[in-house]
Amino acid sequence: MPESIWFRADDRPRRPRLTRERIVTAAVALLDAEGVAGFSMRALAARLRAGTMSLYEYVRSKEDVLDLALDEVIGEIEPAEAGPWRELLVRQLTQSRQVMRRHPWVPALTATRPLLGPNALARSRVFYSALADAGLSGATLVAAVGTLSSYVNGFVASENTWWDTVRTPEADAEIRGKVTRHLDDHVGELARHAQVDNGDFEAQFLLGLDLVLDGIATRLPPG
Amino acid sequence: MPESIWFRADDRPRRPRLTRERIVTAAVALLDAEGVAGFSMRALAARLRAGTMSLYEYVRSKEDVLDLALDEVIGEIEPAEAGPWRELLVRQLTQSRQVMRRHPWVPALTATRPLLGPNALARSRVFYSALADAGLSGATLVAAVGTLSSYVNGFVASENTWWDTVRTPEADAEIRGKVTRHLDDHVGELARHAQVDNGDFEAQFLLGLDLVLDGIATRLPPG
DNA sequence: CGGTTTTCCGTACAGTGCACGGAAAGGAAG
DNA sequence: CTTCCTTTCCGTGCACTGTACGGAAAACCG
Repeated sequence: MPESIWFRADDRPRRPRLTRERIVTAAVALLDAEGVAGFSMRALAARLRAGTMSLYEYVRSKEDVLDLALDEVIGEIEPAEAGPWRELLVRQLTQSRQVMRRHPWVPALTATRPLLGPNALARSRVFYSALADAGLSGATLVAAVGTLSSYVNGFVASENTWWDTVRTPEADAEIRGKVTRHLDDHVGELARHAQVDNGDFEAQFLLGLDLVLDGIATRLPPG
Repeated sequence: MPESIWFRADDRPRRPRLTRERIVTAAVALLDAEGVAGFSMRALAARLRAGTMSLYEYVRSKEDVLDLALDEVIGEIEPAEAGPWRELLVRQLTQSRQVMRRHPWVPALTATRPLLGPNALARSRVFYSALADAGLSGATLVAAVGTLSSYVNGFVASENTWWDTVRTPEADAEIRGKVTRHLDDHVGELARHAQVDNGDFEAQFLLGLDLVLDGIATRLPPG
């Protein structure tokens, strides 16, 4: 019985050391560790203990890897179940923010490339159907969805650059003070108040989100 | 009369061939022409007919140049005069969008760096004082301003990547079709409708903006 | 003139993405 | 087993990047 499973090591046609999946996982890890600036094909290959050019069997370019890594982490957002549209959207967007905080390189990438990966589209679909069920359609529906994703992207982008410039909450009080004074001089203490002193981004995020959702609510058909 | 103006070439202490201003203007032109990816210190120097390293007399790094270029084009937004808060904000944000369309590299940069330049702060101040005059304060004020600037950034970012992927309205009907089908398959025709067929970004922009402004309006004190 | 400071920039170095072409490994066929 | 083909791996090389360093040249002051 030479074709018995026990006499063959494995069924699958080939067992390459590298796979697209392994590459993408390593890319996400590398981006998390070094950021977009520290991400290079050589460093990625090193992480996989492979030669640099081996990557190009599975991927056409560095851009490809970034696209794949981006869609990969978008997949970490679990698509919300059914429920009232507002709670559903709040849950979904809160998760989006958390993913972008875990992977601070995301907002920079979403700003430059179209989100056409399967995970991105699946998440986008959740937004469309939630708001369509709530009664929106046509250009208003598109505007609402666009506004929501712009909001979360923009919020986390500025949250991230803020953490980047002060590094840690307690340390670097000097930089903190310099920026504070700078903002005070040029914008006034109104701005300084919450932008600098207040580290509670979570609350601030929900506050702005409520604003947008209230705006959307005014477009809903009565009932 | 040896000190007569006619016997001296010029009064000013030094007349270097390069100045920070000339560098920044050239940087903006180069970014407009080649985008962020095509922007290099060597290309910038060539445009100024100078050696590459000469730039470093006026600027510490490439990052510096990008910061300066960014604040420069933000300066193209003319700070609105007085007026009812809503019209004022619409005017201001419409202009922001136009500037970002003229300089499509802007959203990519704002996503990664803090906007601390004088022009950026002056524009930010317009937002704060308009909404403060309208009656907002504290965290709500900050949320409103943040939401508005997130919105315009996010909107134009996705508008730009859209133009990038289809290049011109009429040409490249093939790519257009491919993306259309892709979105159709994964998100449904609801999304496809305006995202692909509809090229009227201006109207779409104002629609989403109205949504946000309505949300802000609900936070205003009565009267 | 001499001395100092400012401006200019050539060279060099360590890094990048990736084209090319060859080596090696595995499977199929004779 | 041998031969051949396909897939996987990757070393080398090229054109290009940001910028450190140090020297030349020019412009000012005395």
